Amino acid sequence: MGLPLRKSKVDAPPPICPLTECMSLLRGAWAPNVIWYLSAGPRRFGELRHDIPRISARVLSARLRELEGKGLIGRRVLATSPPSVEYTLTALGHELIPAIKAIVEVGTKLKAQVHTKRRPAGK
Amino acid sequence: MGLPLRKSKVDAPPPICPLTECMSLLRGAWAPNVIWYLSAGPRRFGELRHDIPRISARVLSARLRELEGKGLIGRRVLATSPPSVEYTLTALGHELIPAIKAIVEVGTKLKAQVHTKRRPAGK
DNA sequence: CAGGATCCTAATCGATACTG
DNA sequence: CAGTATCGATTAGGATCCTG
Repeated sequence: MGLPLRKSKVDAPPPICPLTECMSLLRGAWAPNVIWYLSAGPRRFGELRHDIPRISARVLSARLRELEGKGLIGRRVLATSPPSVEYTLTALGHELIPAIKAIVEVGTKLKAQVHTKRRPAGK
Repeated sequence: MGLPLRKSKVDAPPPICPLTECMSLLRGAWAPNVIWYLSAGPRRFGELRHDIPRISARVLSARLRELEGKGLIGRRVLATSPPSVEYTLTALGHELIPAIKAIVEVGTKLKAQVHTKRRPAGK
């Protein structure tokens, strides 16, 4: 019958459901990019599209609406000749920047290691 | 003809491609959970399955292999009667914990706000 | 117990075309 | 310019069955 299951020693704070739920803040491949490019100040739809070349208007629009709904970014319509819309990062949205930076840092180290060591393994 | 596109003011460090690439470290909804539950020490396949009830064996197996390939976790086969396998977080894997914590923190604040303020907006 | 094989659903994304 | 609508391709994920 094998080994008995040991109780998890991870302290309760994020008991799994919250974790998954919170991670969905950055759902999709592009949400982190949107947040990143808004970190330096307001940015218009077309500008973001230009910042993130691979993103389609459809997905960018979806992410922006999603992040706005979650309170991570703000939306402001400008009264210009051709109507333009400006997006800004909220205070809460700014708090995600350190997290993104942390992940990027690990990813960078990881790539450096793969090139240095003899254990590629990575895909 | 509208407004000219302003140059992005975000400092170059993670110029987008690296960002997306690094974010894929936590690809999938379950990778963060796997890393989280390994943060307290070695854990066997079945234990992880028990830790993360909603995950299927197929996906857990896929994530474990993926994370192992990236060098974030280690795999060790134990010579027990019914063969068992133990997974551990590597040093690099441990470095992702702060990032996950940061995201969870924002998510928690977000939920608190939704309950407090009058701006649900969220889905 | 660990995990591969198959089948199938759901979410995400890109390209294109079209609207206010 | 700032989107929305539709379609098809890709992919994560779940369920079930099966093997070492």
